[in-house]
This record gives sequence, C-alpha cells and structure tokens, in this order.
Amino acid sequence: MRITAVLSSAALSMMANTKNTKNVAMHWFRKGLRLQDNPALLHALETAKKSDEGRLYPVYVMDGDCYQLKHCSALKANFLVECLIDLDKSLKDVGSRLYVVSGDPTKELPALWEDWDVTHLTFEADETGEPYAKARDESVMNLCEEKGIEVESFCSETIFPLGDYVKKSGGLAKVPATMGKFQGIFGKMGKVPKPLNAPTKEDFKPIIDKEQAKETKGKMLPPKRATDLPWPRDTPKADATPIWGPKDCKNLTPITRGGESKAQESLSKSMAKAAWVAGFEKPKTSCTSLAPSTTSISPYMSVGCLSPRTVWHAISNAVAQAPASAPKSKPPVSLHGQMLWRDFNNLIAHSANQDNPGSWGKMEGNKYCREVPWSENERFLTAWKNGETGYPWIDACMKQLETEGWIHHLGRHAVACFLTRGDLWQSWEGGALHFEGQLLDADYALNGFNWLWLSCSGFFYQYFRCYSPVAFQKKNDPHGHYIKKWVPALKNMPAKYIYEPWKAPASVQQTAGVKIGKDYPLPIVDHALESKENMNRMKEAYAAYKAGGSKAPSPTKKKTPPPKEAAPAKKKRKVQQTLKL
DNA sequence: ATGACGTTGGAGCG
DNA sequence: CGCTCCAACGTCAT
Repeated sequence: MRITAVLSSAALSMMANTKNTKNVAMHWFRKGLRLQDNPALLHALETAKKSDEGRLYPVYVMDGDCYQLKHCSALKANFLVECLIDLDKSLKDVGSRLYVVSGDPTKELPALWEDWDVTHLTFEADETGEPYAKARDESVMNLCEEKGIEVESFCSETIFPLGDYVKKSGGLAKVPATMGKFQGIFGKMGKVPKPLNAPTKEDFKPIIDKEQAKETKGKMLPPKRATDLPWPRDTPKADATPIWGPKDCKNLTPITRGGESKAQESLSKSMAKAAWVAGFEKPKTSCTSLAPSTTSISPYMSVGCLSPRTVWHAISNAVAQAPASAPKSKPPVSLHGQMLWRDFNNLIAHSANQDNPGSWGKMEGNKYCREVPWSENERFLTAWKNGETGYPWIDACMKQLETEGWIHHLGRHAVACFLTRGDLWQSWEGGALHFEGQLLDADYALNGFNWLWLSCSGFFYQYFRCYSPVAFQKKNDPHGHYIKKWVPALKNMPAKYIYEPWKAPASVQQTAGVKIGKDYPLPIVDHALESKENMNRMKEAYAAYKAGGSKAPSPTKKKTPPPKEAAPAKKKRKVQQTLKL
C-alpha cells in the first residue's frame, strides 16, 4: 500500500530514540478529501500516537497560483470549498480540525514544518503522473529529505495501486489497452480489500493538543466559511444555491453539495435501490431525463470524498440484497464495470506518462493518441463552449454543463463527437480543457481517455459510427423536454421542430416567439455534409498514421506530420445559410 | 486469411 | 421494438 518511504539519517536517528521524541505528524490533503478509508491519514494518526504528546496536523494547501481554481468555473471552485468545509467539520467532530493555507506548497509546507516541528508527513499518492502533481510532490519529497522529515505516500485513489496492475500485466509494455484485457488483469488482482474505517474521537483523544490553535502564528485560515479562503476572483458563497438542482426546476431532486458527508448520503441513497443497482446498464440510462439517471457520485469520486473501495463494496452489498429474480448486469456496463473503467483509465494515464512524462492529456507524444490534423477555428470552439451551435441537443448539453457542472455520459459523447470528428473538426484538447474547468467530476485520467475515445484518436476507431446531433435523442426525448429546459429560447417550439428549429416555417417560429438566426442561432455547420467530409479526413489521418511508422513510434520524437496536402482541414467552412429543406 | 468482437450509431424496414 | 445494412476501424483468436 505504501509506495514511498524517504528516510533521512536524521529521521532514522530520531526513530531510534522514539521514546524521547515527540512525533509530530502532518497529513497533507490534496485529493482524498475524506476521513473514511484514508490509509495515509490513519498512518499519520498512528505515528502521532506512538509518542507521548504526539500531534497530528491535517493540512490543505490552496496553491498560491490557485492551481486548483485557476482554470475552473466558480461552480467547481465552490464545490471544492464545500468539500474543505465539510472535512473541517468532520475533523472537528473527532477533536481535530483542518488547516487551510494559501500559497505554494513547496514554500508553505516547510514553513509549517518549522512552526510545528513536524517529523512525519503523509499524503495520498498521485500515481497517474499528472504534471502539476508530479512536480509538486517531487519537490516536497526532496524538501522532506533535506529537512529530515519522514514522508510516506499511500495509494488509495484507485481500487488497487496502479503499480500493482503494471506488475500483474507483466510490465509497462504489456499494460492492457482494452477494457476486456483490463478485466482479465483485474480478475487476477485478488479480492478488493475492505475500506478502512474513519478515525473516531477515541482515536484522536491521545493526541489532541489544546494549544494548537495558538501556534498558527496568523498563517492559518480557518475554513469556516468560503469567504475565508483565498479567492482568485468572484465565486459563489458556500451558502448559495445548491450547485445541482437549480431553483427553477421543481422536479429536480436537490442533489449534491460538496463534502464527504454529502457523498456518503448520496451513495447510500443510490445503493438503497438494490434491484436497480444489480441491473444497472450504463448505456441504457437516460441522458435526457431532467434528474440524473445515474448515481451521480462522480464529483465526489474526483476529489476523493468517496474511496473506490468503499463504492465497490457498497455496490456488492446492494447486489447481494437484490431479489434473486432481479436481472443482473455485468462489467463493463454494470456499476462495478464503471469502477473498473475508472481504474483502467487511471492505469492508462499512468502508462502514458511513464512512457513520456506529461504526454497524457495531449495529442503529441502520447503513445495512445493518433495524430489527426485538426483545424483551428476559434469561432467554432467558442460557439461550442457557449452552447451556440444552433443544434439544440448539443447546446442544451453545453448549457447544462455551464449551469450544473455535469452532463450525462452520453451527452458528453454527443458534444465531444460534435466538436471533433463529427462536425467541427476541432482538436479534442480544447474540449478536454474546457471539460476540465467545467465538470465537477473532471478527472485527469478519465477526461483524457474519453476525449481520445470520442475523437477516435485512441481506443475506439469506428469513426463511421457518428452521433447525429439531431437523431440521437429524438427517440429518447421526442418532445424535447430536456432541450426546452436548457435552451429557453425554444421552450415554445413544437416538438416536430425542436431538434431542428431552422426547419420551422416562419409562421411557426413566430407563434413560438423565436426567430431562428436571431433569437437562436442557425446551425453552425451542416451536419450531413460535414460528418461525411470528416469521415474522409479521418480515413486520411489513419492512412497517414499507418504510413508514418506506427509500428515503432518513438514517444519523444514527433511522428511524421499529417498528409502534406491535407488542405481540406484548412479549407474555410461556410456557415450554412440556406436551410430550407 | 478470416471472422468475431469492441460499454452506448443511423436509417430503413417489418 | 428488433433486424439488417452501411464505404469506411483495429485487435485478436483461429
């Protein structure tokens, strides 16, 4: 479970004299914003308890450059703060608290170590190799070594440590690149360990130091309220409207606020529907229902308010409680399957970054990503982001994203396909970046994987299977309730035209109180034409990839550039103006 | 070589 | 609803 242990000579000599030494542990929260099933936190606690007057400081660092908040929506920032507030509350319930500091972790942590005479540091490992986290953690570990602080990181972000999957696969080169293969590896990993209990008041009792508060020297910001945290810009207050479940929609169950306690509630609520859990098939869940048709625990997973092992066993328990007659689904579509996808994607991100550091999340140099000569059209990307493509189903999804920070998985498929290989032929990187900032559940590994998949850049190659921005949802939501909710301009548009409002005769538009082209945009491109043309482009890109030495790609070296006369990608496209059909 | 398969396509048909 | 076909994918088992 533990993957690193840097022991300096100073730390070693300290350990030799444990009796006379005061163990001062710090647990550094980054993700893993929970008490339950938190091996690193428990280890810190045990360390502190080993010595008389031992202490434990739970710390969160809001990066001075606001890494956590810089690229994200106010909604997402709010969610993170709510998680911290909840964590602080839970820690207070057991006699401790959370210290939140603002600044560069490599500056702020050493200052705190000094102030508090910290001897031990723990944190949850980031195994994916996300560049920011990797650089940060390496620096901090080096500092620990310098200052004689014992540091240990623990793998609890995935069901099994990614390194163990690699070993079981027979090395990095053999890491599975398909779900089926991954399931095979997973099956060899043994039983999923039971999650660890959250520490209790009793656990904390021996180490509670009433003087802690005085030692902060003005450096700590008690996270009682969102406004006490260092904001880079205007953000909603923690007590603002619930992030999910806008007030104007009565039918929507107010779902989540950030934090482990809310996460547990949400999980229990889903798991109570035992038969539903047992029969869950992801592709059959609705992406147009006004309330989520899935568990919607993903935002909690992404910041670690829930551990994957906890969720895994919760699913197992629910399935066991389902009636014997209830249909049972299986991976990859079942709920267990969803957990497998998560570990699989993390393993892939890890593998890509091991091969070429920082390559995951990018096209160039990413061993899993084919190079495709996407075009660059700022207007297209902006229209997509703003939900102004003129395709109501696409725009509705993008509006939901903006408003709630969440879209159903299949909605994500539709908009991702539309931006890339389907219609707009824009690089998936721009889309991924937008998702990363907007989605409450944005996850480095999963986001990248899904963008590769949907853009047919990796893992999925059937580019001739293309989502239609019109047809795809017509069968599920023929009246367009979902569209009417998220694109209010079309709320009076008759169902007949709701997916293709530009086809509505002028009189119909007038009655509906919307003039297409003025109150709601005309379609940004002609899907029928562009999707066909893009399939040809994709075919060319694949051919170029094959010709360009796909056999032995040198990860760090740039592959041969896309076809020289791939002029079509550059060709200026005209907005469709004549729309009568 | 060939065919089955791959978490979730669309259109047309009965 | 389920079936077939659609120009078009790559991977793996046989």
